Amino acid sequence: MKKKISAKIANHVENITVDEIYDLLEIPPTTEMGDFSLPCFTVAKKIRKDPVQIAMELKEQMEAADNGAEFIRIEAVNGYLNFYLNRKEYMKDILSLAMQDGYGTDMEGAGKVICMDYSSPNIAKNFHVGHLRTTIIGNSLYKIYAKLGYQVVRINHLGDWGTQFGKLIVAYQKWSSRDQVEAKGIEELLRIYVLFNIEAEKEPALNDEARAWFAKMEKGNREALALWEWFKEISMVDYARVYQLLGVDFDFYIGESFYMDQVPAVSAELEQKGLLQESEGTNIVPLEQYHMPPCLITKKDGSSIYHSRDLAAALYRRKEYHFDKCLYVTGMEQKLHFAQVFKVIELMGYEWYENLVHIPYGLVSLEGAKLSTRTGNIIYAEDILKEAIKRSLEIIEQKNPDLPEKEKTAEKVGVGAIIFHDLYNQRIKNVSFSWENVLNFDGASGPYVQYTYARAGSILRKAKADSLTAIDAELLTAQAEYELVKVIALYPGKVKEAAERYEPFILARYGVELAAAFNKFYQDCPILTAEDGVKAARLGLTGLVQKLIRETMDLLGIECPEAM
RNA sequence: GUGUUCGUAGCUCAGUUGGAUAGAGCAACGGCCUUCUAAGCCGUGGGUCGGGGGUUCGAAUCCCUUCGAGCACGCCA
Repeated sequence: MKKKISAKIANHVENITVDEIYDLLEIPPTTEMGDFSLPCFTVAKKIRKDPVQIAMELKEQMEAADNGAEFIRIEAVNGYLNFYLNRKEYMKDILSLAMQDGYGTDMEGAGKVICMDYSSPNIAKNFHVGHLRTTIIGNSLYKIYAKLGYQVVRINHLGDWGTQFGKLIVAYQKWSSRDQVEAKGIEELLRIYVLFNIEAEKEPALNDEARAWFAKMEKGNREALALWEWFKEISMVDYARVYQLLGVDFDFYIGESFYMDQVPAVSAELEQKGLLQESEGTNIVPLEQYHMPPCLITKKDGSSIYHSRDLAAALYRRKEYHFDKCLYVTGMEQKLHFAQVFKVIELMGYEWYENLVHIPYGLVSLEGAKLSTRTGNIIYAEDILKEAIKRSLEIIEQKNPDLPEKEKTAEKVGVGAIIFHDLYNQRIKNVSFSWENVLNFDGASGPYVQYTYARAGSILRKAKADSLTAIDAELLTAQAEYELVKVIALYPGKVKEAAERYEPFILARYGVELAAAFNKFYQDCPILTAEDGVKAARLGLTGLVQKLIRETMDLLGIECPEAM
């Protein structure tokens, strides 16, 4: 629609392209000001004329050319050229487009591969609110890119390697036992890990001991590796429960340990390319001319480190999956780390360094303080999800006690509320966790959108008209119907914007916008009691909106219950 | 200290990339259930867009400066 108008305007103005007009064209703040508007100030500068006069002239010319077909009215106000669409034509266009199967995607990603590295929890630590963000954001981005036709490789880059396992082994030997770990699982691992850190502050030699054990792991010590394998299995059981609840899945669980023995090859390549330098017994790639601290490749005792394993991982993924893009969904605090890794890839001469993208998100804090397992200032993902499910069950008992499949519905609503809450704002915002906000199911929330979906479904069931039917746009004359169609028209652009900005919140807000427009329609326009033709058209519209809400929520990783 | 991100209503946040009277939700207050699910709809109040300069027809948005907060800065990840 916008393109059509841009083309028409461009016909009447010299020295300006359709694309330029397209970029200028905007939707006015209120409907009274028209459906589309062209601010003429930029054009004025270009052709050196008074904007007010340009608007007036364009109005004359375009009205004569269009003759009421596309626009019902064109107004020139203070240098703005406001277009009032012929609503019937507009609605017919949008609705027939929206009824088509591929609505919302132009398949820009067909034949392209995106690798995504997200969730990636650290073994032997409980899955907490912080991990929830990368998991939920990553999952939504995966859905969005898949919708656009990309082949997405979902990689859970488990934090299953590093000195922390040396610490865990030392702690296990000193303060725990096989029986205790078997009985309590990950909680016991967490307990001794915390204990280690407390003790190590008093006795720094413990850290050396831990590093030594990790070095042994890298050299293949069987005792150490057996413990490591066991700790990993225990953790995975814990994570699987959370992933199950969230409905999140991965193509590969390939953790850091996988890249350990590829680090020597990376090191050799860096050496051969003249990038490696020795410094205080370690190997580094200096980056000071790029205003960054050096990138550490191997430690004093020769073992690998985060940076070098990430370098190996990037090279491996490029070779294995031939990605067009590789996305890393991690906290903002790792910004420098990825800047260093990407820079080293560039210095190695790989042009695809440009396709490595760090997608940062803000920190979660609790009661104004940083999350910390050590001080107990932490909330576990599973507890939040369980609490939200419990709350939705309470609400169902209170509002709709006869609902079949209450537990199942409560799970969808509770989990949906958590996911939605996490995706409703820009990633970069720090979040201060609050039970009150998370468990508020009124207003702009997951349950709000789900509820709208359920009501739409209820109407369709009552009318026995659950499949999508053609809509006679001629019969949709109410203001609320027009406003609703306008929101429907925005869908493809929103999907695209969310992908371009790596921002699921665009779609979360769109979900609310669509639901709100439908609720207004629902309030203003009776459906089941309308006369036959109008009823059919409204049912068609209801079915279409219901489908779009489901799709939007699906792109966020949220299920919609049929009734609630 | 250096770098980086952020600062918009009491709270949580949008703001179409420089455009018209800065918008939502929560909280507060007031209306709407004998009619399609009230987890809904409608309305009221609430703002020096952190402060100060600048750029121009026009700034929450761009530049400079200043204040405040978060985060990162070699052998953790």
